[in-house]
Amino acid sequence: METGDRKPTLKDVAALSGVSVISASRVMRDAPNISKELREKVERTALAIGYQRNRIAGSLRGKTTDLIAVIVPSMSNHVFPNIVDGIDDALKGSQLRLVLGMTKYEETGEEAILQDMLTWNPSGVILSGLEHSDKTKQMLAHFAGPIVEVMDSDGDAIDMAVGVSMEEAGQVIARHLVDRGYKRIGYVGAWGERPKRSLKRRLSFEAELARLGCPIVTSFILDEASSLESGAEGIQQLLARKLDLDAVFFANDDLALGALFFCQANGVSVPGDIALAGYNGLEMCQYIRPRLTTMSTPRYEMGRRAGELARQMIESGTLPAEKSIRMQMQLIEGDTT
Amino acid sequence: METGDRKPTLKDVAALSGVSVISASRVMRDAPNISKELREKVERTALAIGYQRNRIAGSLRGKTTDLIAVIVPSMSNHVFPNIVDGIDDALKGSQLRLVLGMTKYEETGEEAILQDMLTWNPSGVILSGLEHSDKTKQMLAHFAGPIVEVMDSDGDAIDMAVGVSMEEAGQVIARHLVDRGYKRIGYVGAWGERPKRSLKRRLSFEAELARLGCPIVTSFILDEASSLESGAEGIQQLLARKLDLDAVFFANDDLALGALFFCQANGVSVPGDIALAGYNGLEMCQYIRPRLTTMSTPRYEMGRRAGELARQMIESGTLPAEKSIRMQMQLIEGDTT
DNA sequence: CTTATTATTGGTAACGTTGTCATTTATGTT
DNA sequence: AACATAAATGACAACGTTACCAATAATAAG
Repeated sequence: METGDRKPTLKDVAALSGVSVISASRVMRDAPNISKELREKVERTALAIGYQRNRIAGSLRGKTTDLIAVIVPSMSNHVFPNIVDGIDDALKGSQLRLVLGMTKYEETGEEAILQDMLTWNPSGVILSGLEHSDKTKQMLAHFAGPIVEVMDSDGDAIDMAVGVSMEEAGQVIARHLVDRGYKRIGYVGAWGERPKRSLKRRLSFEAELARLGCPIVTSFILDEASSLESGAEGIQQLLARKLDLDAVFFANDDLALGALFFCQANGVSVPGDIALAGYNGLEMCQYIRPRLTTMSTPRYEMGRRAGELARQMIESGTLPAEKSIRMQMQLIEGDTT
Repeated sequence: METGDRKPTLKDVAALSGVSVISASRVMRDAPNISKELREKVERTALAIGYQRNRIAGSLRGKTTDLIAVIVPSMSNHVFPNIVDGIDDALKGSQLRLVLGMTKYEETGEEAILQDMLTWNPSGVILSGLEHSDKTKQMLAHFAGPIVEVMDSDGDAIDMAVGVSMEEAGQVIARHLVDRGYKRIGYVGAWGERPKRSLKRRLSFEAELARLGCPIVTSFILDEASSLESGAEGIQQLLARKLDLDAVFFANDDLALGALFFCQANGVSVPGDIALAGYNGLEMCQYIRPRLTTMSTPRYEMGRRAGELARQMIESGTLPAEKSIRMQMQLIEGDTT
């Protein structure tokens, strides 16, 4: 029974090192006030018997899990991989680990996943957007750790938000199109406009157009995922309606690029017959010809900043000075408008 | 002190419901043999006092965490978001949750992250590729749960692998280029060829070219990340060497597309002056003109399959019949070759 | 109506770690 | 040298759940 099959525990390490369990524990987690000899002795045996910390046990006693729950809609949207990348980089070097959940754009997805996530007693929560169901808000209200909302900066954050202004985005694009002389303007969205951010952006876009005397001609919201294919479908349907549009703003670059390719393949001149604008500023947009006009959003940086905020709050316990961090966007004037 | 600030526990639920703790536990995890009345009683009080399961505690006692450790290089590579998406979908409806770690293409990244991940005592591990450091292999050898290696199917899996054949990929592209009459062929890779998969693919490509009597003219491995920009840089450098190349195979579509855009912008005719081929089959490739020739890989499906395998093994405890699942790839003949 | 079986409930003891407090040993101070 | 302070170590109890086994109630079988 000396060396049973079971995983070695601190008890084993301690016994073999001839020290107390708690001292072994201190060595393993780099706690202060440990003599060099004891440390070395313990580290040696730990290595020898292949001891591995059990953070489950530690988390139960210590109340802190070092898990960061990250809830995003999906990875197939080009935006969120960048966010997650940023968060992960921000967490690098800390003990914090990222637990990922995806809502797949389902209505109650966020709620369900958050509920499950909270059973892991995470140290922090990062979710996307400022709009959440009542039940979600209620769960978050009872949550002790930091909550960071990423993507959107218009509105009240629960703890902290880091994002860009949906309102600004809509306005900037609206002004740009009107400045360029377009008058009959349309809009195409996707995902049934499920993450409310895109809705906010569209409403701001429409409001600004109205203010500028060019009220929106039509807004077409696809129910499907946003993709090149659905972008093509969107523009096709809009053109088929013969509304005499001269410009269209898309909820994201995937849709806009899909529309652009559709136009190219079908002899529709861009921006001669119709101007196209996207949103996000994917790397691709600056490389294709014609270059797509779009709003560039700092996705990686938002993720990174969100991760840093969460980390900082967990490590120092202090709330940052500002509740909401508004990051800069940039209009990229391409050749399609 | 009746209702202290502390989170309600099973004990609270049990006491308020007038049942034993263990019965309350059974209700919360849908264990069998619970009477309707008791169940309802417990569920009612749980809801009333806002009880939330604590899986940390449960995992400590129960030995099973329901966490799946997923280790990938990065999210900014277009491949892995799809993999992760697939894994997540496969896990849907189960208790399993995805814990994500990224190696950022660092040499010892996988090792370090796996080590950390194992402290969470995950129920399963999914990593990418079949090549791992000795230390990684050693840690995995001691790991009790299922290990799924995703991406590559050439070689020996630890438990199970689901992927495509790097060898086949290299060969198919080589044959395609030679069939089309190209003779002076080059290759461009990135990331210092760090994930060994791309190396395997290149070697197979080169071997097949040699076999067909058209030995590779040059292979150029960038050290930087693969992106449109580095693809442009790659082709530029290759062209500058005046090797009279007539075709180039790129390690992935990002590089190839970057090269294509560079050529378009600089008056290099594709495929007239030089043919270009990529790898992955991103949606984009079929939409741009000229369409990029590439190998389409079933990324989402690989992820999904990997997730299913892990899930199945965790739920049923049985190893699948086949150790290695080889998925189909497809050569997409575009206009660039 | 007794006995065998099954469904339902409960008691106790872990799971492996760390917070808290106590004790011992080393170091510094007057 | 006596005292104060800091560094190093240890004992014990908890963290909240569930596995395991025992007990009881309900049901079926003979």
